[in-house]
Amino acid sequence: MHKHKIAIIDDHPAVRYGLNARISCEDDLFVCGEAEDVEEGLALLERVCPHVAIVDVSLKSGNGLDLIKRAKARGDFTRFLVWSMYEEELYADRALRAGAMGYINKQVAIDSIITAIREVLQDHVYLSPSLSNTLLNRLILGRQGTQQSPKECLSDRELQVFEQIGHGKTTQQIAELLKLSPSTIETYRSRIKQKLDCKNMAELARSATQWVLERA
Amino acid sequence: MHKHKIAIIDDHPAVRYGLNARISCEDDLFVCGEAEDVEEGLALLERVCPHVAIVDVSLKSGNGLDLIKRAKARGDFTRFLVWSMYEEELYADRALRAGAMGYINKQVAIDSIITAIREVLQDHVYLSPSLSNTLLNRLILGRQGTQQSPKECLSDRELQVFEQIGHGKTTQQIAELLKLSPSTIETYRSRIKQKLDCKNMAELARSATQWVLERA
DNA sequence: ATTCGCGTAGCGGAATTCGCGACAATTTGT
DNA sequence: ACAAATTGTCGCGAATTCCGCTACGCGAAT
Repeated sequence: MHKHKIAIIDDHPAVRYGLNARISCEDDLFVCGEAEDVEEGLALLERVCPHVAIVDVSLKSGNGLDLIKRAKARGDFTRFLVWSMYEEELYADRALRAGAMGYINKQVAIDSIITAIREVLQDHVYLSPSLSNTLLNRLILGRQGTQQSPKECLSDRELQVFEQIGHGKTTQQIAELLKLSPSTIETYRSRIKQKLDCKNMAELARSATQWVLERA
Repeated sequence: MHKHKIAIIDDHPAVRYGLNARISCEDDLFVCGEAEDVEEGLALLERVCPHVAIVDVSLKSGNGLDLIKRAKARGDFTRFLVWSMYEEELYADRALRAGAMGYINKQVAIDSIITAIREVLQDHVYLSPSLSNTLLNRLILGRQGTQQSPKECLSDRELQVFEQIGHGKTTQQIAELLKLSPSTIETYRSRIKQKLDCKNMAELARSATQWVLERA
């Protein structure tokens, strides 16, 4: 009897327990191992070569996306399904770029993960419907969509402003700093918002802060 | 046959599934209901009067500590066990002050929660050994000397608002989420700004975003 | 030569922020 | 036990910012 091997990499024992229990209910799926950390996870993957690995973004020490990149880099053929509590908008595209074949939010019903596993086993990408719409829209609307790191699609001035926003500067402060009219800064802000698909300043500020922090 | 009734209030189906499965292994324990939100949780508690409720700090909309305060305020006799992924130092004492009888971190082995439930059922307070040391030390030392994280000086409400700001939420959105007037949120914001020494919203937003991202 | 992206700037109405005050309920300090 | 500080809640008015629009010149690409 041939069962598909599934690995679980998550830093919360209760989550592993739950996933394991749920997956084990399926006739054709089999949990072949668990890990709670990057190193441990990489060792596990090497040892058991699962068909699918469910990976949490935040691990005990380190990051699930890192794990995926490293596994891919050394030639693992396991399919990765990323799973986290964070808003999809934040991590889904990063996950895909890291080499994952799907992204699920922890707030979804547990049966969804079974569906997702089955999809991924057939080499289909799995995303929530609303999310795949968003991502597809980005692709269609912003030709450079896949490479949507702010650096790529913002003009020089826009990037400067973006960075200052990330440092917590006010429109006025930025205007003084760059010796421009506040109106001009406003224009940049709205263009940036448009390009990065932010609904309001709060979102833009968040995105900018995050970018500044991650780049450090 | 008399089993102790346990309720699970957590916004992640996989966690509920895991806890439920694990708890159901015990002869004397019985999961009498689940909820994923504050209102739903309060309704559940009223309906089934569990002996112990396991409550996550972050629920779908709202906060587990709020739920506990409201349940206590209306006279529920359920014992509460707070359970979250966050640093114990920040939430454990808030949980106890809110009326919980114990605090567990999600990273602990799943069997610990069984132990904790049994302790709480006997009306004992349950905390991790290292944590109870920390708290006792604070009591003895007078606790004002070491201001480790600036966030420890925020009140419960202020912290909730701070967190939402960090998620990029608008004042309005937060008001809706917490079911309060926008004015009230404004007040919290200015108090937080004062406590954390931020000059304007831009700085506050930055600090909040940073905190939310870093504590993952 | 026309369309495009970019840098620059303004306007007016809507929304938010800021700095106040207020008050009741707790908590803390002494 | 009583005073003082903190916390949770809300509102007001003035200042500021946001948002969607328009505008114009410039270079580059089509």
